[in-house]
Amino acid sequence: MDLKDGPRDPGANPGVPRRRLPPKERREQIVEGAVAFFAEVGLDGNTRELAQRLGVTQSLLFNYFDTKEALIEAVYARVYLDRLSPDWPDRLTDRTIPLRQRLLDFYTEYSSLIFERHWMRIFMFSGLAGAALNHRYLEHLGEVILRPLLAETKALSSDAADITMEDIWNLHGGIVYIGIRQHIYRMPAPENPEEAITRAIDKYLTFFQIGSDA
Amino acid sequence: MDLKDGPRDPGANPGVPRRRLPPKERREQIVEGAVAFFAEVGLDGNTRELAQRLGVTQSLLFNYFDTKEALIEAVYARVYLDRLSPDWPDRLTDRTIPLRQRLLDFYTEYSSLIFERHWMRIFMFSGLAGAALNHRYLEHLGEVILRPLLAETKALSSDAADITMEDIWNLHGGIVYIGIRQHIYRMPAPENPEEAITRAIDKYLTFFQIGSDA
DNA sequence: CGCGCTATTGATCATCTGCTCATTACTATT
DNA sequence: AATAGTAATGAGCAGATGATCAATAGCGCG
Repeated sequence: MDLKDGPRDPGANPGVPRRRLPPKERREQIVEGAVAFFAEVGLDGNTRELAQRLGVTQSLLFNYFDTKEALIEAVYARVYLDRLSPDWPDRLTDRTIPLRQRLLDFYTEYSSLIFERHWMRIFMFSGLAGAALNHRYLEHLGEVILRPLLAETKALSSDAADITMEDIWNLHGGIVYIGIRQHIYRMPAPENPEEAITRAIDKYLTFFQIGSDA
Repeated sequence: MDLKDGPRDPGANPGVPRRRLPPKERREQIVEGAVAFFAEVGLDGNTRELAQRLGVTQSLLFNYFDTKEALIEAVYARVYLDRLSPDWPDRLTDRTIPLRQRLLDFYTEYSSLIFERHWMRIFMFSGLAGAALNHRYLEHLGEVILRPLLAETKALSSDAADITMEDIWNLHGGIVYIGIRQHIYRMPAPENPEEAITRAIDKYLTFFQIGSDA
């Protein structure tokens, strides 16, 4: 059982010939792989294992990113990017459409974007690590989505004064928790969350006495 | 600026005399410190830094725990323990008390137990790591708290057939999300969550047409 | 007070990990 | 086909990290 076969940093498969990619493409491939890898094992995952999964030497990673931290920043950028479509604020405040429908549209689309293992887990890891991007995302979400939602609800509710941001966060949290159960805790959760989302929204609207045609 | 002062594993403060504790007490102290430490920096936090915070040498940790993993298991045990009081199932199904009151009692008490930074973060870290205890806890919670809650709600609701476990998880998730915002994401959240919890419960009961006296 | 038990230490090991850099070899161009 | 430019490799360094163990010293007991 003599496994001492020379240097212990074998990089890619020794048999496979070296593949040469345009830098942009390679960089892309590394980030993509890093997202999957770090989402699985956490941001403390080591670069050797990542490189091995990519079928590439560990040192190559450092040709594309100065430090591991820079790589993780790229992972953040990739994962957080375009998760909040800029047209939602407008659509959420479009009063020609019933609020119920707007909420359904938003959370159906939003959940399909974020109920995804890589996103959910990177988001949670980065949140625990106190990443600045995480705060910024949540603040942005609060200001650009949830606060307008509060205004829309107030505009339609009979006891508008009572409603607060906490009520909106409760709606939001109840829905997001589906994804947390599924992807963070890896517990069973509805394959298709649309029904649960509809329930959550109707529960919300009912409490504030807003009819489904409002 | 020659900081090379001999060996680089200084352990506790060199000036402070060695303190000798009964093993039980020392073990307790280590676990306590480990909970705080790992909750802050994650389960990949290193043993040297932990030892330093405890004012103790790193090697001492390994007199009390064979491996770092064993220490983390002890942290889990400590943190998960007694978080679900065994009398709640009974209290939640005590129909001499209005359901609303039972829910208020439960979530007020439960939130005061879990909306605590150490618990929240260790729970999330262990969940992401796929710890068995985490699954067991959630399954236990589902069976012993949430499922009975479903039955209680069904017993009082006019359209009982419609209600599912997802509705209960939504109630639960909406509440727990307060703690996640506060302790995982470190975002502002209500100092005292009682009002938000009351809101969430009333929203829930209203939707299923259960009066506050039921 | 002095002694023995053992809690605690300090030094050290083997391995892991981020990172560097000189060398190699793939590919586009002529 | 020869060549130049550079993507990719492989070897290796410095420091970090989990774990070990013989030596040390605090504390209870006689």
